[in-house]
Amino acid sequence: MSDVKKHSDFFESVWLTVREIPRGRVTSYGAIAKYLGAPRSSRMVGYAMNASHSASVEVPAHRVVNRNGVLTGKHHFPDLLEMEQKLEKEGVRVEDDKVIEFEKLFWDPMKELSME
DNA sequence: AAGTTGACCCCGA
DNA sequence: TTCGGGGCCAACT
Repeated sequence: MSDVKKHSDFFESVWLTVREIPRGRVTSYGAIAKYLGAPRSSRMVGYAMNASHSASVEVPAHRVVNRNGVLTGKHHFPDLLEMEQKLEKEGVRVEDDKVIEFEKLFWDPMKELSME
Protein backbone atom coordinates (compact mmCIF):
# COMPACT_ATOMS: atom_id res chain seq x y z
CA MET A 1 0.00 0.00 0.00
CA SER A 2 1.43 3.30 -0.92
CA ASP A 3 1.23 6.33 1.25
CA VAL A 4 -1.53 7.96 -0.70
CA LYS A 5 -3.26 9.09 2.44
CA LYS A 6 -2.35 12.65 3.15
CA HIS A 7 -5.09 13.43 5.61
CA SER A 8 -6.69 11.83 8.62
CA ASP A 9 -9.48 9.33 8.31
CA PHE A 10 -11.71 11.90 9.90
CA PHE A 11 -11.27 14.23 6.98
CA GLU A 12 -11.99 11.47 4.51
CA SER A 13 -15.04 10.45 6.48
CA VAL A 14 -16.31 13.99 6.33
CA TRP A 15 -15.79 14.17 2.60
CA LEU A 16 -17.54 10.86 2.02
CA THR A 17 -20.47 11.98 4.12
CA VAL A 18 -20.75 15.30 2.34
CA ARG A 19 -20.77 13.47 -0.97
CA GLU A 20 -23.87 11.64 0.17
CA ILE A 21 -25.85 14.84 0.44
CA PRO A 22 -28.52 14.69 -2.24
CA ARG A 23 -28.75 17.41 -4.84
CA GLY A 24 -31.00 20.21 -3.75
CA ARG A 25 -30.53 19.41 -0.09
CA VAL A 26 -28.34 20.91 2.58
CA THR A 27 -26.98 19.94 5.97
CA SER A 28 -24.95 21.45 8.75
CA TYR A 29 -21.43 21.03 10.04
CA GLY A 30 -22.72 19.93 13.40
CA ALA A 31 -24.95 17.27 11.89
CA ILE A 32 -22.02 15.72 10.07
CA ALA A 33 -19.83 15.86 13.15
CA LYS A 34 -22.53 14.17 15.14
CA TYR A 35 -23.01 11.52 12.50
CA LEU A 36 -19.30 10.74 12.59
CA GLY A 37 -19.46 10.29 16.33
CA ALA A 38 -17.78 13.57 17.17
CA PRO A 39 -20.58 15.98 18.09
CA ARG A 40 -18.04 18.35 19.62
CA SER A 41 -15.93 18.51 16.51
CA SER A 42 -18.16 20.56 14.28
CA ARG A 43 -15.31 22.97 13.75
CA MET A 44 -13.24 20.15 12.37
CA VAL A 45 -15.89 19.54 9.74
CA GLY A 46 -15.42 23.07 8.54
CA TYR A 47 -11.71 22.54 8.68
CA ALA A 48 -12.11 19.45 6.54
CA MET A 49 -14.08 21.51 4.06
CA ASN A 50 -11.24 23.96 3.91
CA ALA A 51 -8.98 21.06 3.06
CA SER A 52 -11.45 19.55 0.61
CA HIS A 53 -9.53 21.10 -2.23
CA SER A 54 -6.89 18.49 -1.48
CA ALA A 55 -9.38 15.68 -1.84
CA SER A 56 -9.08 13.47 -4.88
CA VAL A 57 -12.81 13.57 -5.23
CA GLU A 58 -15.22 16.41 -5.60
CA VAL A 59 -16.85 17.53 -2.41
CA PRO A 60 -20.10 19.50 -2.67
CA ALA A 61 -19.09 21.81 0.12
CA HIS A 62 -21.75 24.27 -0.94
CA ARG A 63 -24.35 21.94 0.50
CA VAL A 64 -22.92 22.37 3.97
CA VAL A 65 -23.98 25.39 5.95
CA ASN A 66 -24.06 26.27 9.60
CA ARG A 67 -26.89 25.47 11.98
CA ASN A 68 -28.69 28.67 11.02
CA GLY A 69 -28.65 27.79 7.36
CA VAL A 70 -26.26 30.63 6.71
CA LEU A 71 -23.65 30.29 4.00
CA THR A 72 -20.75 30.93 6.34
CA GLY A 73 -18.29 29.30 3.98
CA LYS A 74 -19.06 31.43 0.96
CA HIS A 75 -15.92 33.49 1.45
CA HIS A 76 -13.79 30.42 0.90
CA PHE A 77 -14.98 29.78 -2.63
CA PRO A 78 -13.10 31.14 -5.64
CA ASP A 79 -15.96 33.50 -6.25
CA LEU A 80 -17.95 35.05 -3.48
CA LEU A 81 -21.25 34.07 -5.05
CA GLU A 82 -20.26 30.60 -6.20
CA MET A 83 -21.72 28.83 -3.21
CA GLU A 84 -24.98 30.65 -3.51
CA GLN A 85 -25.19 30.14 -7.25
CA LYS A 86 -24.59 26.41 -6.98
CA LEU A 87 -27.35 26.08 -4.44
CA GLU A 88 -29.75 28.12 -6.54
CA LYS A 89 -28.88 25.94 -9.48
CA GLU A 90 -29.97 22.91 -7.50
CA GLY A 91 -33.22 24.52 -6.56
CA VAL A 92 -32.17 25.74 -3.15
CA ARG A 93 -33.30 29.29 -2.70
CA VAL A 94 -30.87 31.58 -0.95
CA GLU A 95 -31.61 35.02 0.34
CA ASP A 96 -29.43 37.31 2.39
CA ASP A 97 -26.76 34.59 2.62
CA LYS A 98 -29.09 32.06 4.16
CA VAL A 99 -31.05 29.11 2.89
CA ILE A 100 -34.76 29.69 2.63
CA GLU A 101 -36.78 27.00 4.38
CA PHE A 102 -33.56 25.52 5.68
CA GLU A 103 -35.34 23.16 8.02
CA LYS A 104 -37.41 21.88 5.17
CA LEU A 105 -34.39 21.17 2.96
CA PHE A 106 -32.23 19.98 5.82
CA TRP A 107 -30.72 16.57 5.21
CA ASP A 108 -29.74 14.77 8.38
CA PRO A 109 -27.10 12.03 7.83
CA MET A 110 -28.03 10.53 11.18
CA LYS A 111 -31.55 10.08 9.96
CA GLU A 112 -30.90 9.28 6.32
CA LEU A 113 -27.82 7.09 6.57
CA SER A 114 -28.25 5.32 9.88
CA MET A 115 -30.83 2.90 8.59
CA GLU A 116 -30.90 1.76 5.03
C1' DA B 1 7.40 21.46 20.67
C1' DA B 2 4.09 24.94 21.90
C1' DG B 3 0.89 28.26 20.61
C1' DT B 4 -2.56 29.84 17.33
C1' DT B 5 -6.34 29.20 14.24
C1' DG B 6 -10.94 28.22 12.68
C1' DA B 7 -16.36 27.17 6.46
C1' DC B 8 -19.01 25.88 14.59
C1' DC B 9 -22.09 25.78 18.48
C1' DC B 10 -24.10 27.05 22.94
C1' DC B 11 -25.33 30.24 26.50
C1' DG B 12 -25.72 34.43 29.13
C1' DA B 13 -26.34 39.56 29.41
C1' DT C 1 -33.16 41.20 19.77
C1' DT C 2 -28.39 41.86 19.08
C1' DC C 3 -23.72 41.13 20.90
C1' DG C 4 -19.92 38.95 23.21
C1' DG C 5 -17.36 35.19 25.27
C1' DG C 6 -16.14 30.37 26.23
C1' DG C 7 -15.63 25.54 24.82
C1' DC C 8 -14.23 22.38 21.61
C1' DC C 9 -10.49 19.50 19.07
C1' DA C 10 -7.51 18.54 15.28
C1' DA C 11 -4.57 20.80 11.80
C1' DC C 12 -1.34 24.31 10.94
C1' DT C 13 2.91 27.38 11.74
